[in-house]
Amino acid sequence: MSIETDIKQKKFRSPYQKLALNLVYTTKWLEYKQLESFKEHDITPQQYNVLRILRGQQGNPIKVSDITERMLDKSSNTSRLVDKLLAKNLAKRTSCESDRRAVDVVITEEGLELLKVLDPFIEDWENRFNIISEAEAEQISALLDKLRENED
Amino acid sequence: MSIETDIKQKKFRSPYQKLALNLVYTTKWLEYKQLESFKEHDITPQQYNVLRILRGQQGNPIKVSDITERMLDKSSNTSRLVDKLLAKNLAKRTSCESDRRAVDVVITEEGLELLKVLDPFIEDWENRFNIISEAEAEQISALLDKLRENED
DNA sequence: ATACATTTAATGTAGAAACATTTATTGGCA
DNA sequence: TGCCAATAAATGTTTCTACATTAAATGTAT
Repeated sequence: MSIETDIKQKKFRSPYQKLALNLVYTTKWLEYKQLESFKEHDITPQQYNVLRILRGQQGNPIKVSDITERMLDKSSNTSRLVDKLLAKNLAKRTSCESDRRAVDVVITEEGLELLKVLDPFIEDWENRFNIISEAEAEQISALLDKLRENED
Repeated sequence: MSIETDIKQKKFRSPYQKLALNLVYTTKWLEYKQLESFKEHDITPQQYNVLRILRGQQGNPIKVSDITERMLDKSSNTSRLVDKLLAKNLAKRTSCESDRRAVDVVITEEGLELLKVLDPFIEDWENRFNIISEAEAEQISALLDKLRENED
């Protein structure tokens, strides 16, 4: 369905306004859809994001501040997110030898297993994007990168 | 900056995964940037969204449920959002004659004035999108619409 | 070495979001 | 008409977010 129909707005100030609204609307739509899979496993999108980053480390520990750097939402409180993962035995926390201010985090076996269960759902969602071509996907990505260049 | 650099991930499973992450990341970036303008005027993005919808009515009252239908985030609690606008004298609420369950909402002069102050900031943001062409913006919008077609 | 700014993580707090439930009204229909 | 499901909005509650503050460790300059 077109954004015009979805938010019942017939006209936009410019193609740029329309794109801005469409970006926000489509992302909320995507997050809402993915949320359904996450809820079943008692995990939030942000906790999932941290778990994915931990798995990407392939066994190597990673500091809390480095997790934040890699997150999609950099304003999130990584400390508390790690707390939640800890409480569910999805991650473990050890003090960092080289810098005693820092805290090293590693994913547990249980965390890896949860990701293995979630993987097919997420991949399924991503694959539905193939309603557009790979080239088109790459092109949108490139344009999004370009939009963000315009820093202030 | 490329999404690869921003979230420090070198490889993606597919262009579709990359696009999914880029959509979420770029929208968070955009929301965060706009938040700065909103905060100065003690308003949240969702309250702004409601105000814009109210202004779009051009003086005609609109029911709470119809506001929800037009919002970018349809899962939001419109009742409480309207409460906040009321408390700040940005909107008024009158009971609907034809259906006493419903509540009619109208923007106030003060609300219109606040939007007038915010307009240039928002337009400025949207105009920065002209780093890409109008045609490209339309094209991305069309592709985003296409992505959402894939309902479940 | 000491003082002071910086970095890292954790915590306190107010406000907002998410989700279910409640209350009032309406519409349909037996 | 009377009953019941459906709808509209408000409210209760728990959790999360945003933001500031704190506390400990480190780096740096004098």
